[in-house]
Amino acid sequence: MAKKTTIYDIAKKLNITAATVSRALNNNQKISQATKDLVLKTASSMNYEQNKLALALKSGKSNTVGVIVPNINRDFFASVISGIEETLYPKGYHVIICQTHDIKDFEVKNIEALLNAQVDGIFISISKANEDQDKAINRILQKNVPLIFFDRKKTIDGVSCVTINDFEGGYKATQHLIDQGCKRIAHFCGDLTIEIYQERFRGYKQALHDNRYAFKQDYVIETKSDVEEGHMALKKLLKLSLPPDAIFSSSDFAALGAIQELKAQGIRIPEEICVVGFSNEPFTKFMELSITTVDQSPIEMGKISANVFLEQMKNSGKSKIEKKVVLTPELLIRKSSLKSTNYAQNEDLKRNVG
Amino acid sequence: MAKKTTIYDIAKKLNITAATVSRALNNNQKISQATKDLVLKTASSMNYEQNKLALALKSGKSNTVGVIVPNINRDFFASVISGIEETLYPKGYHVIICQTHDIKDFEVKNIEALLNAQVDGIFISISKANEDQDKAINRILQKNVPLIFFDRKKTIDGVSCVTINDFEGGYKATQHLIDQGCKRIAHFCGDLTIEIYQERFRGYKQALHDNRYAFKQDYVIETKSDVEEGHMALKKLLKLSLPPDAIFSSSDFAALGAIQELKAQGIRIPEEICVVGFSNEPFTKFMELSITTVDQSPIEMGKISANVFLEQMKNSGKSKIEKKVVLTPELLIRKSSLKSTNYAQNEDLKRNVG
DNA sequence: CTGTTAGCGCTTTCAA
DNA sequence: TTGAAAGCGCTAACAG
Repeated sequence: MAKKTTIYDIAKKLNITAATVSRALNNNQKISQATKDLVLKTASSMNYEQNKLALALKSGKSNTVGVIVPNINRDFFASVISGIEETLYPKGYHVIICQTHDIKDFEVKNIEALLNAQVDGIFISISKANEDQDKAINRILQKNVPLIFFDRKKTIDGVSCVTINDFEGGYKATQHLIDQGCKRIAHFCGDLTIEIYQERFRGYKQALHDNRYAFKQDYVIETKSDVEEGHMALKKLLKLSLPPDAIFSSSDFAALGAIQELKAQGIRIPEEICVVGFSNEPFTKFMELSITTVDQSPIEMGKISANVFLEQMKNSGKSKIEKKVVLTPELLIRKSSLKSTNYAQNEDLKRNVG
Repeated sequence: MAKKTTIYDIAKKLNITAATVSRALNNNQKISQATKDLVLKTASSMNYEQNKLALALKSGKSNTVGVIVPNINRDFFASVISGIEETLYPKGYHVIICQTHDIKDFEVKNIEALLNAQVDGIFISISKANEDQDKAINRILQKNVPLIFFDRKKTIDGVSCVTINDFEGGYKATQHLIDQGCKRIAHFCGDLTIEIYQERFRGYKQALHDNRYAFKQDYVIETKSDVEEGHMALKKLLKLSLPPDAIFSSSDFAALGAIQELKAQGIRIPEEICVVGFSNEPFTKFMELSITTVDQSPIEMGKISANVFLEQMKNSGKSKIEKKVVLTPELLIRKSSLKSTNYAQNEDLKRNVG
């Protein structure tokens, strides 16, 4: 490493003290314009750059936040992160991104690592609940590090979270299928120990109930968010004596797998079976047979999360702020579930049908 | 913030000195097992956690690396990052991810920010070349911070880079189209001030030349990596007196746009026109009409980049290491360019045809 | 085996 | 308006 120039170096050169240099650099009120100019000039001529680590150690603030997500290669998470970055960069924050790959140990390790790195805040979309997770989360709270849940939250008093109304998302999706005349609606649920999947499932059941449709456990299949699982789930459904005529999947990827399998079996979509996904992954729009899905406004979710964090920082020391923001999901009706040919009835479809 | 416990706190409690505590915590040879045990126990009972910032300031190493990419919501970049993380996490490094969104100022700002954060290394896939970029890169080199280019490199003596052979990728794609019997092959090139696009273009031209095909400038259209641009580019091609019967696109997204436009116009793929993309974005495989593309082994690229960095660290101080690793691209033949019905001829296709 | 001391680079009272 | 000195939390050379 080439020796970095410090404020001492430039102080020595000017025969002044480091404190003065520091003040000049920070544009302190009580420094003469002359010395300010001088300091600034020599600083730049010596290629001086502030060492943020020293600043961080001194001030106790690292100007860094951590974001923990299952994966960054889901468009949803990548977009939330973009939203957070867009909001926090202008405020001088860094963003460290950690992936858990939905592995328990990784999640805990990531939390530890962020705490040790003295981050000023942690944004997290948690994995499946477990004891170690609870402990790690408690460490965050004990240290009074601002914590914000987004999407996959944990309900804790005094902790803010930004989510969408997953119940409503599930309800809207199911109601839409009912409106299309579907009679036997199946559901691919995710891991039901995770709240968002519980809620989507609850929305599904409520919509059935409100329309006096019978709920059939046979029509509910647990799938991971993954194409292959969609294939398998569909195969199971086709084995039933009375297979469904619609699927509401809590995952776009599983919905895609089901669609691929249906095509392979020569079953027509949406005529014979309608499919609705969840998350508005880009490919749902790209497909020739575009997939109806539920948009979760990820960029906005990121921005709001970041703003909640900023408020919390402003307010630090005073009474705790607890903000629970719930966004409204938007159903994007596309070809995979639209039996009528009235294309004009949905804005999103209009834009995407070439 | 709740007061964090420091080594002084635990030293006081045990009536020993902070240095001893530090040594005990670091499992130093010359500390009695008794005190080690005692320190470890009280440390954990007091919820002690090492302050990495102090360590970093002291040692001059932050155990953090920065990765700068245009966007994380491209599967390619997300995967490279995963590869880097997989390799570096076990070695105790953090990874800070920065997006430039291909905006010049963001790139420079990100570099500055990483340098100020005292990162131990920088991985970068650069945007379009410009003067400020050069300056920023020079700052990295002056400070002797290990620098590794991946994918979109800049050729600098003594600086390592990990790339794929884009020339070969372009060549293989084009040769494949020729093998399919295509006679008039168009090319969507990216920004030709960026080396990877130059190389793919060069591969395209060389393949044409080697097969004694004429090169026609009319068949070359510059597009951004974006669906909409694919639509526009295709429209331009269709206006030609003799439209092409194949397209090799340097971007999967532009290829997708072209395909959508072709469908809208009722032109059959691959019968009337074959399409090949580049990057192996997941959707290319998902589509009903799967898209032939060139895989860039992003995960491996990430792992190799990380290992080059680690070697560089081990070697720091001694002579500089310059490693130029070039990976071989793999052509994945799929439906969008396969006129014959011999599905067995390509492994990837076999796996993906339901 | 353990204590003392100094210093990483910066900010910030307290004096002058 | 500037200087002196202390301290953020940790490690490492030097003593003992």
